[in-house]
Amino acid sequence: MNSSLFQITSKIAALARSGCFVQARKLFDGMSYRDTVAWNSMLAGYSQLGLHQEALSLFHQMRISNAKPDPFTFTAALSACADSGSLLNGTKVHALVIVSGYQSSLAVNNSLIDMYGKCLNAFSAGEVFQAMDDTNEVTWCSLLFAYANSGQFNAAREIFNLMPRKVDIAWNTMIAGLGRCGEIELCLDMFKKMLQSLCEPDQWTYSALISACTESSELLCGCVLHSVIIKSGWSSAVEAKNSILSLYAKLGSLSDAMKIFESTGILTQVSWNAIIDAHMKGGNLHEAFHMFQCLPEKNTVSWTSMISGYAKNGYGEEALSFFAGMVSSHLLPDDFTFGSVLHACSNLAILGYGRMIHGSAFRRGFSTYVYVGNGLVNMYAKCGDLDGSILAFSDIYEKDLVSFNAMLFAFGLHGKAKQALQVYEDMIASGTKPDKMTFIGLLMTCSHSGLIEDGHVFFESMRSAHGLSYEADHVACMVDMLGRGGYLTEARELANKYSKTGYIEANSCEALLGACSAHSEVETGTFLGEELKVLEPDKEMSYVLQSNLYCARGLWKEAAMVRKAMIDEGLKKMPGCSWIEVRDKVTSFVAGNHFHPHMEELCKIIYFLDFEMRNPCFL
DNA sequence: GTAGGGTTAG
Repeated sequence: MNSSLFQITSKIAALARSGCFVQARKLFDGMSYRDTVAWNSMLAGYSQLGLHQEALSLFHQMRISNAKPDPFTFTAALSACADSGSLLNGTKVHALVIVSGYQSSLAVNNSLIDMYGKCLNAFSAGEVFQAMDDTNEVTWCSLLFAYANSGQFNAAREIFNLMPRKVDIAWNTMIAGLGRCGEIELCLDMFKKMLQSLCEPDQWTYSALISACTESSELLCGCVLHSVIIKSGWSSAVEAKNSILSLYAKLGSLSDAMKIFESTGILTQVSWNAIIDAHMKGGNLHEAFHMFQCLPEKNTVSWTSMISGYAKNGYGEEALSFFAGMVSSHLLPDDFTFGSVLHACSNLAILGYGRMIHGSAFRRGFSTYVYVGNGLVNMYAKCGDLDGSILAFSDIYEKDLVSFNAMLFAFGLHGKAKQALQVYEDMIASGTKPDKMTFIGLLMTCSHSGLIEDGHVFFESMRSAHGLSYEADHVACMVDMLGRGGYLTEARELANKYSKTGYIEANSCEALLGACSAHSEVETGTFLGEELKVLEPDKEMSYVLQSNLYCARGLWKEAAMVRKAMIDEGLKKMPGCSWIEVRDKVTSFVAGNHFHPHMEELCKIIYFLDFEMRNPCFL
C-alpha cells in the first residue's frame, strides 16, 4: 500500500517537473489517499511551471482537506505568491506559517524574505530576517534582493557590506539593482570592485551591466561592454545576447540589433520580442507584424508587444483583435497586457468593453497593479466616467508619477480644477516629483477654468522650484490661458518671449488665433493666420482657424474664401465627430449628416433638450 | 517520493 503511494507520488513529481501537469493532476486526482508529500509534489509542480493561481488554489484545497502543511508546502506556496507578485496572498501564507509553528524553519524564512522582496516589501523582509536565529547565503542574498528590488540602495549596500561571504550572486544583485535605478556610475563601480574581489563575473553580471546601459541610454558604454563580453567568452550566452540585442534595439540602431538577431544561434523568445518591439517603437507596424507572424512560439510578452504597439499608434481596434487572438490561444494576460488593452479602450472610448477588461483584471488579481490602475484611470476619464477614474485611482496599491498625472488629467478634462489641483498637492505630499506632463496637466486645467493667477504660479514654479525647462507645449498652454481670458497682448508677449526661433511657435500661434476668434480680433487674427500658414504649410489648421475667426464676426464671404483657398491647396479638414456606445455598438455623428436611421427621433429629442435648457423652469 | 536565491523581453 505504502509503496504504491510512493510510486504514484514520484510519478507525479516527475511528470510535473517535465511540464506534463495535466497528466500529473490526473494521477493526483485519482489517488484515494494523499499524504503531505503527494500534495507537495503537485503543488511544487504548479509553482515551478509558473501556474501560480493553480498552485494557490491547490494550497487552499489542501488546507480544507485533512493534510498537514509542512516546510515543503510553505516554500512552494510562497514561491507562487512571490512570482505572481501577490503580497496579499503572501501575507496570508505567512500567517499560516506562524499558526503551523514553522517560523523557525530556515527554508520557510528564506522563502518569506524572497516573497516580501519580490512583492517590493523590503520592510517585512527585514522583519522576518531580524527574527531568524539561523541564516545562510540564501537568506542574505534574498534580503539583499529585497532592498535592491525596492530601490533602497543605502540599506542594500549596508546588507551587502554585512554579508559574511560575498557570493557572485550578491554582486549581480547589487549591479542589477543599481542599473534598474539608473545609477550607471555606481553600477560600473560595483563591477570594478567585483573584479578586484575573487568573484568571477558571469552571464548575469554582463546582462545586468548591459541592461544598466540601456536604462541610462548609454549606448557608447554599452558598446564598450559588448567588446568586453566578447573577450570574456560570455558573448554566446543567451542572457548576455538578449541584453545586447535589446541595447541596440532600444537605443536606436535597429540594424545592429538585427545583426545580433541574425547571428544568434539560439533564437529565444526574448530576442524576437525585442526586435518586434523595436519595430513598433519606430512606428513600423508592418515589419513588426511580419516578425510576429514568423515567431515560432508566441508568449504573453509577444502578444502584449503587438497590443501596445498598435494601441500607441492609434489602431485601437487592431489592438483589441490581438487581445482576442491572445485569449483564444489560451495565454493568460498579465498586468502589462491589461494596461495595453485599456490604452486601446481609451483611444476608442468604449466604456462597456473597458469595464469588462476591468472586471477581468480584477478577477485575475491585477486591478490594483500600478500599470493597470493607471490605464483604468485614463480609460474611465476618456470614456466620461470620472467616478470610475476616482475609484480606480484609490485602488492602486502603489501610485507612481503616471498615476498622479492620469488622475490630474482626468479631473482637468472634466473641468474639476479644484480636485485637479488637490491631486497635485497630494502628489507633492507623497514625495513624488512632478515632471513635464504634470505641468501640462496643471496649465491646461488652469486655462480651461480661467485660473490665470494659479497658472502663472505653476508656470513660474516649474522652472524655479522643480528645475524643469519650458517646452513649446507649456508656453502654448500659457498663451491659451491668457488668450481665453482676453489678455491677448500679454499672450502675444509671452509667446514671443519664449520662442526659440524668433517666430512664435506653431502651437502657440494656434492658441492665439483661437483666442482672436473668441474675442473678435479680426486684424490680429488675420495676421497670425498668414504667419501660421508659413509655419505649417501642410496643415489645414491655419485655414480652419482663420475661417472660424471670420464666421465669429459674421464675415461669411471672407470665411468662404479661406475655405476655398484651403481646398485649392489640396488640404482637407477631417470633420470632428461625436459618438456613443449603446449595447456594444458604437454610433458616430458628424455635422450635416442626415443619413442616420434614427435621425428624426434624435432631432426631436435634441429639440426638446434644447428647449428645456433655454427654459429651465419649464418642468 | 516533495523544497529555498539572481536572469533577459512587453
